Amino acid sequence: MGRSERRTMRDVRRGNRAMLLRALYFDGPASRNDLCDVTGLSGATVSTMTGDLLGDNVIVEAGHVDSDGGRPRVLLRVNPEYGYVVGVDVGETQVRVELFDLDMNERARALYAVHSARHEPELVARHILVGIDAVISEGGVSPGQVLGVGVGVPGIVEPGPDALVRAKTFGWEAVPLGALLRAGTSLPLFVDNGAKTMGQAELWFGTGRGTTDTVVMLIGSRVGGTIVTDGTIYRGTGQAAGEIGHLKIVTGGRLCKCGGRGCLEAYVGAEAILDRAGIEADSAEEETALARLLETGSPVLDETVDLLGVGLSNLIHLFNPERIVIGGWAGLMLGASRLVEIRAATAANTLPQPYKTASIVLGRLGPDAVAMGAATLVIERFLKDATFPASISTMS
Amino acid sequence: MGRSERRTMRDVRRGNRAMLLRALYFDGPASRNDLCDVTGLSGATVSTMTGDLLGDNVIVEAGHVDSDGGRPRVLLRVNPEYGYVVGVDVGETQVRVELFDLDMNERARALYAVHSARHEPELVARHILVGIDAVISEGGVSPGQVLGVGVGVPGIVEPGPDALVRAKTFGWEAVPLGALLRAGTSLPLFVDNGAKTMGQAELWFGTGRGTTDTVVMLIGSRVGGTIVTDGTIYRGTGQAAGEIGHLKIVTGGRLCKCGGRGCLEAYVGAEAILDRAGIEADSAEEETALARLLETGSPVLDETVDLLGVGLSNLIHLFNPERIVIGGWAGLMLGASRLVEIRAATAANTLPQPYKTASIVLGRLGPDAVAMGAATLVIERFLKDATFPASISTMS
DNA sequence: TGACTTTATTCGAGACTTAGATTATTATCC
DNA sequence: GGATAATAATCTAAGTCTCGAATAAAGTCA
Repeated sequence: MGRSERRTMRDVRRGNRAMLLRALYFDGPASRNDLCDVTGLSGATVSTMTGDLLGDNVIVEAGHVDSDGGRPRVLLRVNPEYGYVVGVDVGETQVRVELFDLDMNERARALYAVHSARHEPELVARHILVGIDAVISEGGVSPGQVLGVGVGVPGIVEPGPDALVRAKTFGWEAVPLGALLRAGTSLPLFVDNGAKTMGQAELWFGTGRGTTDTVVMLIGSRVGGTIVTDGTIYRGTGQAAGEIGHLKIVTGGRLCKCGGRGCLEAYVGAEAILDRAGIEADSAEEETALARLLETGSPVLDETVDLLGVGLSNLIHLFNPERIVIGGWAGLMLGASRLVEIRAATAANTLPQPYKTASIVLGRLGPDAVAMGAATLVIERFLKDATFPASISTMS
Repeated sequence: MGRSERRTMRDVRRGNRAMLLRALYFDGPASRNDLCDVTGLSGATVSTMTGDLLGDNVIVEAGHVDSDGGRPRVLLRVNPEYGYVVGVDVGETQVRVELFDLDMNERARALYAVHSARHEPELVARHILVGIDAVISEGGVSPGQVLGVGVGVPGIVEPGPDALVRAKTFGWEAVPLGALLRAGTSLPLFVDNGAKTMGQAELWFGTGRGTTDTVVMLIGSRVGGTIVTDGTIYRGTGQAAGEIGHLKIVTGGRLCKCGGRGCLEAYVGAEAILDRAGIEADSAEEETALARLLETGSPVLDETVDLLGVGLSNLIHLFNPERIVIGGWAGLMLGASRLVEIRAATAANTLPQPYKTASIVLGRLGPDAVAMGAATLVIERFLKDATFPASISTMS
């Protein structure tokens, strides 16, 4: 029932502290005075609060800014080395584990190839666990400094401590990935759909930055997405919201891997595009094959653009977002040459008022965005709690 | 950036007061002890808070509950006569103005017929203004007791004090209905899309009750909807979210009144159903015509059910709601005889996991739900502010 | 009537923010 | 080059709020 959670003044402090830390994290270095303006807090409060945070080493000074006639402002920023986060991307062909500092600078990386036919849960879990240890030692940080691990996987992740994963691509019916990993590490753990983690990466560090109502569409071999309402990812009742790939756009259309017909994914995913163009390509060759197709041109591409426009139109009518970000390697390729046409196709299917408030742009991040976004799940929690109690370990 | 608004302890009090009042409003009469459990506040706080509210006459005692061996609990409830709200439904054929107490008991009603071809904004505004005065005097309440006026209109309502309305049905391009009304009344005013107000009515008092992530689909002559996320209506950047009627489900399909093709509304709205069945009926006859069609049966109806299933599938994939409410007179008629088929058609197009968490049910409220829901906009603000400062008058 | 139970209120303590005064640090002006 | 003005950060006193514990109130049951 949308219960608001303010209760005691301790919560007020926690909340204000989180607000301040968040402002400092996203709006770069800022002086205490700037923070007063941004947060609406009084100077006194900002002063004591920043004093605390400085004492805890969560934030550090970052130089001064010269002022004409007066004491110069001391700039503050989040200490990027206060802690580290691990992001994991469980992909079709490999498991990628990366270590980031709080500024999202990569500190170490570990890759493990996976044969596309063999995604045994235990094997994947072992790769992840080994990878975590590997990047921590390679990055030269002590395990105690690691704030947590975020994992992006395909499919739907059920809420709960077990983090049951249903991923048809891997043949995973109800794999308790969370439980498997928790058996091997005591770090706080966050498991979420990879398209959502990537969406969060675009929202925080890509072209979605600064928006609060946004749709991120991820077009790779297949199609996924993230819906951002009010600045945070909307997950729905069972974490299954945002399944953009299975939006029905053609009644009784092509068969999709999900078993349904006419899904968006069955038309605009790279796999589907190539298939419709009559090109055979295994997953390793898809990228070059699609590039070639884009060069030579094909009526299939025109149809793809039209259908993508229909899909985007649906998203606009339902969400009325301020921005739509098209990402994923295939999305970026397609957008690079056809963005104008995509916009036109969308406009043709959309009411003028909501259309004009939605800017359709391409994503900025590369394929490592999934791991990066997974790591931001940990940071999101860190910013919410302002100081991280290492015991918490739920998802979302 | 999703700024949380806790600042000082005065806000804490306001927030807690609102939480308590909300609990009391929705979970009926409750004792102070119950309120401790529900809100998580301490007995002391509940006691002082309820003392205040009793003093302000916002809440009243509602009898005792006998206890075996102990002081009996005094039940508290919102005072339904603390204030009154006006709800307005601007429909195709009439303007309906109703006065409610806080319990949503109707106290007075005024209807004004409008010729479907003539929806001059000034005329509509005059009807509304006259209606407001009429129901206030008929209801025997003093204008000072009226907390505000909510208005439900077709089309998209732009945010802002003017409440620009774009309603193609009425030929309204950018009618500043808010400004027109404010010129004639000083009551706090809330203007919103009629489908959204109806959705809120179903959410608060209908079959959506108790849910937080819900989609309400309104099928009348045409099709609209409401998307509820986290217990409140999701409106998007420009208040245009939830345009379910213009979801594209058939590529290059039937022409819709919006100018697009293949919209849901062009298939499952009553107007569209009758048209597809080759039945001519003006708006007054639609209801009986559809009833007759449902009795005799028709392949058009089967197709309608299938397409509705596709539309609902899209909604489930995007929102993963816990409940879908089908309302509107045509929706209720269709659902009364075909709910099982609708569910089956939806299941056939939807991933099993999100499908099984979404219960598809029929709405409970009749056609006066639009006005009722409009009135709840005022109550929503009242519950948020806990005590109503009569000056506030923005929408949403 | 008196012991026992449960509900509601009161009171002191603790926590937190704020406005305003104070201290710190620099640039400008004569 | 030193006094002065200006801006930044900190300190202090005051006010508000919730909480826990103690106290009062209102019953039941034997």
